[in-house]
Formats: sequence, structure tokens, C-alpha cells
Amino acid sequence: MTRDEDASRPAGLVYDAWRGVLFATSRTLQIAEPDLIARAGFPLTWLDVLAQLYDAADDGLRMQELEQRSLFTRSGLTRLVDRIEAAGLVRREAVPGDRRGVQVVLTPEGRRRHDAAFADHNKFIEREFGRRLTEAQLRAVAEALATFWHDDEVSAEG
Amino acid sequence: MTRDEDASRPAGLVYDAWRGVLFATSRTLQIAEPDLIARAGFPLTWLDVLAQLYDAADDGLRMQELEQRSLFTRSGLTRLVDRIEAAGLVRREAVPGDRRGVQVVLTPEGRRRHDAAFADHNKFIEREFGRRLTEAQLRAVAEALATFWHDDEVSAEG
DNA sequence: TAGCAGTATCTGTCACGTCAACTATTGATT
DNA sequence: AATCAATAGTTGACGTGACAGATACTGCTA
Repeated sequence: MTRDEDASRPAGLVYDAWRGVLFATSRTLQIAEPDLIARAGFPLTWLDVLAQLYDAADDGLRMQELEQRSLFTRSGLTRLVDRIEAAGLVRREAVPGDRRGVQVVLTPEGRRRHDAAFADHNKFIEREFGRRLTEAQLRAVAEALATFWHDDEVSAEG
Repeated sequence: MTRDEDASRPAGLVYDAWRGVLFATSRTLQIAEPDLIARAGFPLTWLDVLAQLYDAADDGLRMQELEQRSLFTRSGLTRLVDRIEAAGLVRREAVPGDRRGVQVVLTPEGRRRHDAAFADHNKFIEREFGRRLTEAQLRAVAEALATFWHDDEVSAEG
């Protein structure tokens, strides 16, 4: 009664897939994070934010938009952006039509640091994550898990 | 110069797979954690520990062994076990031949709570994670990512 | 058996992220 | 124009995990 599943699928299949996903994430992050910090001087959370801003238009993103695109709560983001701003990689600017809001914009320095960090991080992922899977497996994983991003509560923008 | 990869594999393939794994983990945990807390009254970190002890022999595991099997540092585990012990689900016992060490053992209450929580959590994963993938996809993911657990630094015990 | 390197675990201190409550501003209603 | 619900963002208090350093014990060597 403790370890069986609905009989519709082979017992443990879902759990094995989930376990794999969980471990792949943990193990990879566990080495990717120190690597990024050593090379770029900041953690993955910063890179997430910088990358969002990099992909956005030149006038940056509002806190709200950052929140939707990240896995943070709004207050978490406030603090995160505080730190990145203190380091000079982003700047908070007034929003033309709305005095409540804030635009977060990449500084030139921020853009430079992003580029370097992104390239390094990508190489690292290519090497440490990619090396463990064949091309067919990568394709299968990418395709199977794609449903988790362009999806649900990512909500239409604008 | 910013977003291309080694030409040996289609650009972005590794990244797409990695992104998928990352998002699958985050999104699933983001809903599984509150669910577990609501049902079992404790978070996933507790379930991890309880499950390790459940799978171990009756005399439990040493902190050291727990550390190897979990994704925590030793000091993190000390605190985690503190809390679980305070809740009465595990007990620290002396190790017969070594007065430095500690055996962490499941209490009867701990065993009961584990069983219920594990069953609930599994059902939840089956439902929320499993529902998004076909059986073939589950199989592919499980097989592709298996390399991340029976692996490397899991190190032979004893 | 005194000394000492090594091992097992715990504690002080700190950084990060969350929740709930708060401030400021907007826009609709009257 | 005055009111007020809704929206944008920040802040206070707190829980959790990490790192480095402390403490207690073991087992080898002299």
C-alpha cells in the first residue's frame, strides 16, 4: 500500500522521470552556480534577470513583467533588483505615464557583464549537462518538457 | 557572438533541453510543495529525509550517510533534522561503537506520517507532472536522465 | 598514556527569498 | 472635485540553508 501507483501506467515510470528531472537540475545547478560565481562574479539569479532585460526592448521591463518571466515573487524581485542595481548592472527608471511604476534597464556595464556571463554559462551547460546525453536524448527531453514553459500562467503579455 | 554554440550540435539543442528540465522542476515544485504542506503538514525537505530513513535499515542512518544521499550540506542537515526531531518524527540515538556519531531513526509516528505523505506526494506527481507527458515521453525522459543519479559522487558506502 | 591528526557533528553569523502589511498612484464613479 | 477599489512596488519580520570555525571523540604513534 505504500509504493504502488495507478495501474494505467507501468509502476514507477512517472516517478522515474520526475526523479531524473529533479536530480538533473540539482546536480547541474550545484556545479554551475559556483562556476558562474567564479567567472562572472554573480549568481544565476542575476543572470536570469540580466538575460530577461537583454531580450527585452531598450526601455527594459517593469518589475511586474520581470516577475511574470521569472520564478520569483515580487518582493523577492525587489530585493534581487536592489542588489543588481547596487552593483551597477541595472538602473531603475521612472515610467513615463505611470508614477507608481518602475522600468528596470540594463546599464552598459550590465550588458557587457551579461554577454560574458551568458556565454560562459552556456558553454558550461553545453559541457556538463550536454555531455551526458546523446543528441537524440537531448531532442527527446527538450521536446517532452517544452510544455513546461510556453504554457499556462506565463500569460499573454501586453 | 552572443548566442551561438559549438557547431557540433544544432544550436540551442542543449539549452532547450536544459531549459525544459529547469522549468519542469521549478513549476512542479512550485505547486507540489504547497500541496504537500497542506496535506502532510511538512515540506519536501522533510519527506526527503523521512524517505531515506524509510528505505534504510531499522537502525537508521548517520548524519554523514544522510548527507551523501541528500542534496544538503552537513550543517543544513543538522538544522533540518533538528526540526524534524522537534516534531517527533525522527529521533537521534547514540551509535554503539562511536560516541561522536549519531544515528537518525524514524519514530513510529514518523513512519506513519511518511507513508501518508509519500503516497499523497506520489499521487500528486503522477497527476501534475505525469499528465503532461505521454508514456513514450516519460520513458524517454527517465532513460535519458537516469545518468544523473546512479552516478559519480554518490560514492560507495562503507 | 600523552600527543596529535583525523573524523563526526554542531553552532555563530550571514545572505537570500517569502508572506503579510504598508505607501503611493491610478482610474472609475459620483 | 471627492471617494474608493485596484494596481505597482517596497518594507518588516521571519524561516531556511550555506560557510567557516568550534567541540567532542577516535585511533595511531611514540
